[in-house]
Amino acid sequence: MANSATTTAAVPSTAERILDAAEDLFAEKGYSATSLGDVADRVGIRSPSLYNHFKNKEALYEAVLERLLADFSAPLAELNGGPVTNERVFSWLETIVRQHHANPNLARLLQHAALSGGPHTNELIDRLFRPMFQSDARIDGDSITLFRDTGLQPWAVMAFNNLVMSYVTMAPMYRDLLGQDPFSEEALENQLNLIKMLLLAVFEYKGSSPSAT
Amino acid sequence: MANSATTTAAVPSTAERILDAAEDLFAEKGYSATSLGDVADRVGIRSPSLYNHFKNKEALYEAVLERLLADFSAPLAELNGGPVTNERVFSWLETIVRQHHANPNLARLLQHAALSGGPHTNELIDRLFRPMFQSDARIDGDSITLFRDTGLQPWAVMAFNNLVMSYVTMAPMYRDLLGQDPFSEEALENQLNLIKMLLLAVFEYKGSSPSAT
DNA sequence: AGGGGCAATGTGAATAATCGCGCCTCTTAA
DNA sequence: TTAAGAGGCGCGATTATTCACATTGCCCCT
Repeated sequence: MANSATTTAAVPSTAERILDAAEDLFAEKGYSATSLGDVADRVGIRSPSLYNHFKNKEALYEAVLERLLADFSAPLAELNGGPVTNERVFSWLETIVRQHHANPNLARLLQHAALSGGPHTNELIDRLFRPMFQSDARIDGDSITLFRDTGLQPWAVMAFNNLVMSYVTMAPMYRDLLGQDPFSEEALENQLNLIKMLLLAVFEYKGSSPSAT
Repeated sequence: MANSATTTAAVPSTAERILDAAEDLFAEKGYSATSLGDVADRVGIRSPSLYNHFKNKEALYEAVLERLLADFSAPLAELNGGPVTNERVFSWLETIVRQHHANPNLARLLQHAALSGGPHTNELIDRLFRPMFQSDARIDGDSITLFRDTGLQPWAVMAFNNLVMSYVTMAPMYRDLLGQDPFSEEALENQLNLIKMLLLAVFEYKGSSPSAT
């Protein structure tokens, strides 16, 4: 079977190993603070060799983003593919929680982009979040009386998104603070239960909005 | 001569102007990505002059942290000064929301520290969050049945904290996404209402936990 | 009153390290 | 043989930091 067709799929190619290393480093330090030397070191090559695979630093960053976006856009597209019911919101939230838990790098990268900018930040926003508010993907129906009349809907959606993402971006702090690995299986279940309960509480909340100022 | 030195009531000293500039830049770009040249440029002096006021870059960063912590530790200390009732939790949350709204730099700095580390990160955690879980500052009483038996209490507290902080760290993204200034007065009221309603929903939620069934 | 120190605060120049990046050569496998 | 990939080398820019100076205002001694 040593055919000379293509041997790229079986063993991770150098380009893929560069992408892996760059993704981790960009997520940790942000775009500008990440040096190509660091990336090359982690791959085990010299930094000039990176230019055999990517045009320059920005192209590498772009490739990292592209790969991440391909994975993370799917659940939202699927949610937008049908009516937004409570169960579908539940399952959407559970999916993205598990996704961010399995790979925290997109959330971290996004947080860096929100704080410091960097290349392709606008594209990042457009492809990850804009579809939430442009299509019919608004939480509607008879179940949510909480946000209907106060104009909080987009903010509420973003709040739940923040809940998921900040869990990941703050994870190193939690490790120290609570003495538990935030990416363990039990921590994932904890996080899922907490978010589910919050969402349930919101769904079932029938009280009046706090008009007191 | 082209100096816009309209000296108001209190003339900020050079050291204070350096602190102001450094705080903004550290919050935006993080510790390592902020250059002393940038800081000096914003103050209007040359970078070697910074060394007349601070020993080195790390000492400057430390001074920035110290000034921020002095402001932001007060509400938590006050909450810990008495029994943790619902109303006191409400008012604590409102206070920190308003504080982060008035000065978003601590949240941004903290997010950078959580992502990339940097000097004094552990001290930052200790002084801002550790007191929440070391003293009696746990949400107790008969009102919160939601988290009592599932061991989620610390995670729930941090979740609300994240809600507040990620609003700030994600603000630039919101500006683009929702077409509204996240730091306007109305946006502040929105954010306050949303968090209050979430907290209320949690307080009044009487359903069974999903894992208990 | 006058001037000699002196600390505080600014500056430009210089240094060593690191950065992104491109040119060129060598190795290796089909 | 050939071409892709890895590495050596170095350029130019930027970094934090130090140093030698210039300038200012203030205290003290005569």
